[in-house]
Amino acid sequence: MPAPQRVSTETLVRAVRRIAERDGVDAVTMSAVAAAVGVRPPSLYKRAENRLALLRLAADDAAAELTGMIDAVAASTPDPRTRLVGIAHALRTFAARSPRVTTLLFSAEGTGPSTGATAPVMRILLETMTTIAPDDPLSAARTLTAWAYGFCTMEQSGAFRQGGDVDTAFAHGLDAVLRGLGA
Amino acid sequence: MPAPQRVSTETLVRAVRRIAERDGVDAVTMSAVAAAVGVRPPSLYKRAENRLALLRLAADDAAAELTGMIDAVAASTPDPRTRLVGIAHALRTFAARSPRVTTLLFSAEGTGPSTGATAPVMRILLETMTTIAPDDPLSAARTLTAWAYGFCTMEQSGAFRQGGDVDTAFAHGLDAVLRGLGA
DNA sequence: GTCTATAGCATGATAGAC
DNA sequence: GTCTATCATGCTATAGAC
Repeated sequence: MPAPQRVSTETLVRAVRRIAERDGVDAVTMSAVAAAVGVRPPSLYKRAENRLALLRLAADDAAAELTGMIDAVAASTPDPRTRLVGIAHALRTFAARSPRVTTLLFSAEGTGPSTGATAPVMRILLETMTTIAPDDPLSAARTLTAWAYGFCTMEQSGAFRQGGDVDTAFAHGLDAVLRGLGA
Repeated sequence: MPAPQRVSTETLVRAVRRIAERDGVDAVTMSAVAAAVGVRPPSLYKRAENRLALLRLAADDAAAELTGMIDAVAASTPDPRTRLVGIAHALRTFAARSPRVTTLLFSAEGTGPSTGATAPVMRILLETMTTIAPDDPLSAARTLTAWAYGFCTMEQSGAFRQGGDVDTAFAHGLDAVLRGLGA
């Protein structure tokens, strides 16, 4: 690396994610990001090809973070059911911390993570599912993922407006899904 | 109504929804909508207070459409399990036809449907759930909704990239969730 | 790599005539 | 209700000096 950077990639990514969470993904403009890291907008084009590339950096960073959380869960226990519970809780924790980037993580319209960034997570999930639903682990993985993603997204966007305890709904839901899958 | 409208509300709403589906929600601008219905942008402000109000019209229209579909399902059978299967399929059909408006339907950030627009659907769902999960029908309803919404959203955004048959995954998932809920 | 300067464009929204 | 005209603002992106 011959030319030193005034702004580290880590600083840049953190700024993008902070703006996205605070003001929404649409608020991630070149000016806003530049101001946040203390440079002028044109300088950003030396780091990312355009605005979408900036968002992709954030999505990849988020994917890596979530992968780390799920790796830790998988490493902590060999029991499939305990693992799946842990994975679901990890996603919920992540979604609570980074609700807007979470939607980015599961969207594939240009702003999503690079191909392969989410692969490790799917691998662990499939591996674990194989032990409890050997006939169709892919469908089983999709069932759990869809439920967890849907729940967290709805929770974070305020879609649960009928009262009731959301933690209870999460616990009951997770229990029901796992029971249905045979865990 | 003393002053006749050149553009009916139905025409207006259809235009908004068509643009949203074709080019994305962000593409629903005053100019785009105006051009689509054959007027100039300023005229739209006589019909909706601003752009968000325009999107809310679309969300309410979509909520009404989905309500109609689910009402029809509920009217067609008294069996709880058959009803829930029908409701899930109705949502998937709707999401396939109107993927982008579907995300609007479940988001509550200003562009979501008016309070009460989704109430009828929740009422039917809760009513049906009470017969199969009397202890906690609200959590049960949220479990099914979260799974169905998550699945449809992921399907439409292209999040299922591991191959496999998506129809099969939907059928297996629905079966697992309902089994887990006790249906 | 960063800067100033700017092009080029789209946007939401309003004023006031008809 | 619709129009023309326009404002003020914001945006992405580029050129070229340092």
